[in-house]
Amino acid sequence: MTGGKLSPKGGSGSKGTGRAGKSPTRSTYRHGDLRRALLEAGIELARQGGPEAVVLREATRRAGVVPNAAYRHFSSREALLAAVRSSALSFLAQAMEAELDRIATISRVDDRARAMLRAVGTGYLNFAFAETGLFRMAFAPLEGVRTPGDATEPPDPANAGKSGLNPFQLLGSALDAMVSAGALPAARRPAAEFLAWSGVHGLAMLVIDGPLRGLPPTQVDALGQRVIDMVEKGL
Amino acid sequence: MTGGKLSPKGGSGSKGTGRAGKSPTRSTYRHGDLRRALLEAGIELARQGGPEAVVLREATRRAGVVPNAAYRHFSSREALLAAVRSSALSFLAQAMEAELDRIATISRVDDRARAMLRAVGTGYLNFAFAETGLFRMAFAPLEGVRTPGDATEPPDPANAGKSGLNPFQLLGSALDAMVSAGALPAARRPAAEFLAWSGVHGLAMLVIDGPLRGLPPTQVDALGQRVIDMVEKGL
DNA sequence: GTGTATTGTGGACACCGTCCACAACGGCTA
DNA sequence: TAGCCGTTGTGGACGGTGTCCACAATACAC
Repeated sequence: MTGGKLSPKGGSGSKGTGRAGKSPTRSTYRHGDLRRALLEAGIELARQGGPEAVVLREATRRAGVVPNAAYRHFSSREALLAAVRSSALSFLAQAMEAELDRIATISRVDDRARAMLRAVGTGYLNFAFAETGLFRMAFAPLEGVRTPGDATEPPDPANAGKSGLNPFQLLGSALDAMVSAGALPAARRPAAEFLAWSGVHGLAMLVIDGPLRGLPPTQVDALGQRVIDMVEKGL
Repeated sequence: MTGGKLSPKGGSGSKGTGRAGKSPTRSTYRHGDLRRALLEAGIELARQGGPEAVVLREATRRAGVVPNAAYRHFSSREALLAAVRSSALSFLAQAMEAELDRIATISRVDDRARAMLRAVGTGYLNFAFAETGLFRMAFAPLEGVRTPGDATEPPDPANAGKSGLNPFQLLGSALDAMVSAGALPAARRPAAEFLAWSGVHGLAMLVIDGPLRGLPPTQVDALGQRVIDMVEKGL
């Protein structure tokens, strides 16, 4: 009965994990890379539906495997959630990096520093509005686990974008640039990290599931720029 | 139907809710005010544990009633959640009003207007940090229901504080005062509503279950004032 | 006092996360 | 080549959840 259903998803996705080589006609008792498959299913679930949609049994279903199999790779649902969150944070970092790339050509240092701050904020908001589920996942309360930016823990590379920096660190580097450029007094630097994040994060939350939900995208974007103005001016 | 406002602190007397007349030794088939009891249980659950802790069966258990009984008063768990959220928003409004009361004596109009803005923000943050669970509940994503401040719906009095204003309206009145006092250009007034809220709300979220979780209260308070500074300056 | 709408009960269903014992497999060692 | 053994997936079960249905007890209106 093991031969039952093949996974409807073509879902193997890249891999290149050297494995393969087994005759696929035989039983799929050994999945190959179940952990990866579960993670990807989890990400997909989170994308549409946020954290509460990441249901362990559904993930295993999509991986074509019995529910308990998940426990060979994740000690609990929480653990799967934590892994999905790491991916979500990494995606967020990438969205911020993408925006940073667009301003890479600016040469004047202070212009550039300010542009970096704006880019970081814009990328953050873009991601929040385009990938609502993943964004919610990135900041879901997780019981035992913390979010990066927490000074008490070393940054986890799994949360980083291509530059190797996580979202919090990307913001930090923009602020550093502003200090270097003389656009931000060094004394204000430490708190600035949290102030800037607060403004942008708050807008994201209010739009996603707060009172501003359903605001037309053009208005949301405009509001986003206004918030960034406020941060820039108020730091 | 619902009598006076519920108090943020826990339980009123269980039975004997006005009804009486029946010998209490007899069966408690008729509960008296089950809806109220369920709501209060829900509030208590939300207080410690936030929205996800508001479990329908547990609420009925606390009310001393079988699970299905809840469905005579709430069409679903979501509906109970929505009611609890209304209470949470009302408590939030009261916390903001409490802070407003403290500055009621200021007479110079522009001083007063600015103080109102700060009071509103401070009350908001105080509540968020003192009543984490209820605050999370107030802004939980609820599927079919919206949060007040949404312009598409008339304000629900159930969300209001003693002044009859909900949190969003309290902020609005502070901003109106600032415009009247000449402390805020009228042109900036409309967006100001959302900018101010974003800053404060973002900090609350980051501290509650984001990267700033676990920050010592004194630092949190300091950060709160800094955020309010930023808002005041950046509006 | 009798009828009727309201409100709580009892039992069931599907779904969830999780635990346990067991079976299939792959790779190591002899 | 044969056998072992640790890893990984299976099967079945348990307690928990939200929700549906039919039914019983009650309060109230006539």
